[in-house]
Amino acid sequence: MDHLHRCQLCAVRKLAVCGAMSDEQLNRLNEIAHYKKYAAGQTIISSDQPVTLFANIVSGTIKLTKVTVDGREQIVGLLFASDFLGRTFGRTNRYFAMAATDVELCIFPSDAFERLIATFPDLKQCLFERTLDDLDAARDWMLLLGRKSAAERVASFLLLLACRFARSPQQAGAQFDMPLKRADMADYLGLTVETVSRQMTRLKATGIIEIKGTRGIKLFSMARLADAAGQSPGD
Amino acid sequence: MDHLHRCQLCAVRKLAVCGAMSDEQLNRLNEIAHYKKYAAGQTIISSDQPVTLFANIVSGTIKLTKVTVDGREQIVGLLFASDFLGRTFGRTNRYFAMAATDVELCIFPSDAFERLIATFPDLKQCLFERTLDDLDAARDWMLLLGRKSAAERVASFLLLLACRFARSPQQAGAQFDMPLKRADMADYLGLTVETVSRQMTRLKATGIIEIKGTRGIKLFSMARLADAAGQSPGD
DNA sequence: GACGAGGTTTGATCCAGGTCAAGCCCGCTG
DNA sequence: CAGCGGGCTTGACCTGGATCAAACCTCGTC
Repeated sequence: MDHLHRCQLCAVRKLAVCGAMSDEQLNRLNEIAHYKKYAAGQTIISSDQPVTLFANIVSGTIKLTKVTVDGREQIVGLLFASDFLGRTFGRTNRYFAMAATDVELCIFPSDAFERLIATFPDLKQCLFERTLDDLDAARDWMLLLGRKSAAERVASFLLLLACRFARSPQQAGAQFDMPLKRADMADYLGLTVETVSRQMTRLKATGIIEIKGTRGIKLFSMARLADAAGQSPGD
Repeated sequence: MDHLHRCQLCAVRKLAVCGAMSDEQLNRLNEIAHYKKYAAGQTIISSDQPVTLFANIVSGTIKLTKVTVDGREQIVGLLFASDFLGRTFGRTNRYFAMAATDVELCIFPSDAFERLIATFPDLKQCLFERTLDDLDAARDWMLLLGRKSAAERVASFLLLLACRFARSPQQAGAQFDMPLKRADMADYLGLTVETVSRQMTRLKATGIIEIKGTRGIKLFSMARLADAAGQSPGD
């Protein structure tokens, strides 16, 4: 079995976990799925277009963005490996989905997928729970965008990534690769590239993080980072 | 039948629409419901507390807020008459719910309500759709908080209220009562009271709105307001 | 009808972060 | 290995909105 096919099966299995499906159903699911790659920067879903896909992210990072009429951009969500992408119930998209890095997707055609949801209540429940998580995340971010300083925003973002990526998030010395370039960080944090860059060097200067190349991040102290982020360590 | 009881029945009916219930079930629903008033400023739900209520808003405005450790506040959602309040699936609350004006609620105890959801898939679907709407609204607001100027934020907010409250939202001359005081507007828009006040007088000066007392708002031109909000009139 | 207390407006000043403009770094290609 | 382009950093300057400080307005209450 080639790599491509294995990845697809893996994504299908992951999805199937929610729905408690039989082997036969799992096979049927695998039949309708297909595997696709996107290069960094490519648009996967356009705003105001009817939704035609539902996908499981195999690898890479996807940014969900909104833009004003005059072109100012805001990232309203990030999706990483193992996250789902798509809008259920035939709604048109309210944002763009773009590959922030190279991305591999396992795609389920939307009509077949909607039928699947109708058949498996557990799957629907799973999606509901995910939506509630997304809502909580969006509201957390509203506090950040509305009330936090540039320094706190950058620290909060690093903390978010650390919790998501680092193998031992509680430990000092956690490290990971920054999945976004500076411009995307700025669009996520409601800042400019220059401010993001300055805050990163400031964090480096104060000895809270180390930066290797431009993407490698090493955290010296989780507690101090949480402190800089202006939130209790538990959040 | 007294006013109080009539309001409760009305709220129960509204809820029942989603679930396509029988009369007998509707009665049972009515039995578990009770009616309660909150004065402006009162806390209805505290952050990090287990959720103990699910309610239909009969009248008034509720603000959902988050606060930083040092007390900066951000409103992450507003609820008006006929909206639902509550968190399903036994999650603890991530924010405060406070009465922004005097509020009347029709409350369903959470355990009974969760059982009800389990029984009526339509009701669950209805809540799911509402959550998706909330998520869209939150993401719209992220664009506002991250990328819009003070003038655009205030205009956007007025536009939002106009669409929700004015009897003929498309027409010029639409008018409504501002449900929030300036401090709450500031907390919703990620600004300070002073800036909100200045932008309101600016909108008045440019002849886009008229302000009667401090709460009465009259819109002279929906199109110019949408323009000031930095968005296409359709949004 | 004087008196507070909360809410709102207005003015003067300040500063965090935006803007503009180089320069740097690094991988890619000819 | 020179030249190029995209991304990142750094510096100098500017400005929109925050901050600080009055005044003002509108009520309910004595």
